[in-house]
Amino acid sequence: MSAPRVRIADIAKHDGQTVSIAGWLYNLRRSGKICFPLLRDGSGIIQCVAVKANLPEELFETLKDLTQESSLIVTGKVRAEARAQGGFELDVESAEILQRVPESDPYPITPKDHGIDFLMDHRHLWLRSRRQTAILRVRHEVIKAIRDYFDNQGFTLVDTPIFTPAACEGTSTLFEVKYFEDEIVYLTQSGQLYNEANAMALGKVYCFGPTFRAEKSKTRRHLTEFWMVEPEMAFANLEDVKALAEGLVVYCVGRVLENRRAELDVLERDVKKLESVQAPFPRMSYDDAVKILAGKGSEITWGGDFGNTDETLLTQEFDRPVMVDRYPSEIKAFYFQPDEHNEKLALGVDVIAPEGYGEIIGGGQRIHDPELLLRRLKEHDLPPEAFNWYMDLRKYGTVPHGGFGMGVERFVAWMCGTEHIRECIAYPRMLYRTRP
RNA sequence: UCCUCGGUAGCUCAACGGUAGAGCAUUCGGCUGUUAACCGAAGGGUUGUAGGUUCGAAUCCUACCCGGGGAGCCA
Repeated sequence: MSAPRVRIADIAKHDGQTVSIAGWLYNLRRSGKICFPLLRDGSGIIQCVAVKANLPEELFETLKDLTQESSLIVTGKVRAEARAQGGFELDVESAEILQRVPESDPYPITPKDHGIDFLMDHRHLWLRSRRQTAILRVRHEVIKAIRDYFDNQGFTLVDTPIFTPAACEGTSTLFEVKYFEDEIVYLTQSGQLYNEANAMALGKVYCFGPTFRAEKSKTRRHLTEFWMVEPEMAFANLEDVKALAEGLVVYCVGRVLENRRAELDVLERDVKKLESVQAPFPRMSYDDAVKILAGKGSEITWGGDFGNTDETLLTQEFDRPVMVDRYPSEIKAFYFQPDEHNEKLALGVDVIAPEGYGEIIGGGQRIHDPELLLRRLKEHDLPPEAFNWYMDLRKYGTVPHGGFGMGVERFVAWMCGTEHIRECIAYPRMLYRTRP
């Protein structure tokens, strides 16, 4: 007769019952004739209690000398215990060891301090730690929340290609890929142009996938491969885009607070900083932002883009994200619709997260007039023939439209309060790091 | 790419130009309520690489390699 297999996350439902838990030895403390194996199963961690007097000699000896990350199935009785983290313990009755990690080659990540280089080299094992599993669960919640938000509002998921024939914006550096014998293609840096075509077919669409930037950035906010969600709406203006972005951020923060309290607790995240993220977000124009920054001692002048210190300065007096719109057209991509009152301004908006997490959303209203779009392509030295299909969208029933992109890892980093974005994706790809 | 800091035991770090050390991990021993358990003992080193200065270099100098932080650019 075997006891029912349960997950540690559900252990409270089995108080007083005899159950089996399959997992790995997280840590072990012992004191002569009693030992406390900490078992983790991917859903949580529970302290087991093995008392020598109550067990066969061989089983106790096996357990007390078990090595870190050995795999095993433990059967025992669940007991509420105030002294234990999590509130429950398992009194061991029997155990089956699947693999005992040998002392000659012990698990490298001991429960002590480690440097980031060592941890990144062992990322495939580092993922087993309490903090990393918490981050990955928050990431899962954020992704699910993003999809629910759009799905519930009638958006259709239409994914865009990862191999692309040319730059979408012409500015950022692209990764080249040899495509069979004699063709060069590039890894996508945005699905936006395809999104625009899809929006003209389905009205409201979004794409969600990996994005690649070959910029040699070495900062806590950059990856060369990151995930981005990009919604696009037909018959929409800048204000519609801003409302959609604000709603998305509020919804996703709410879902994390609702469903991932335990993980935020592990991460020691100050949840008050997230609870204050409610609509409406403060809104300001680029003009106003430059004036505010000048008053705070920034060296920015009109026409320049914000650096990270500028973004932090802008948000520091608010308890929620800040929306900045109407940037100079010169520092924005070719497809931005100009402001009808000042054609030097682009109808773009950035959402800047508080606490120094920087720009999490960038987007705006696109040009719908074919002649203006053609002129902008030429001004940006882009070959019009490469954009023939894109121009078709303006020839056959053009309408005002817009959308934005949100970086998933930056959002997750903000939710988790992590120092660096690299912990917010399972296997980060960065400048000088592509392994494991 | 530029600026800046660093590379010493499996890991985290010490060591004035003068005998390379500690904690953790590993091994052995002790402990019936431990919370990164604790106590005692043992093993473990071509000080990133290559040159140079010096009676003597982990330490000073040069070049290179690797990594951290930041800038620019971006999500």
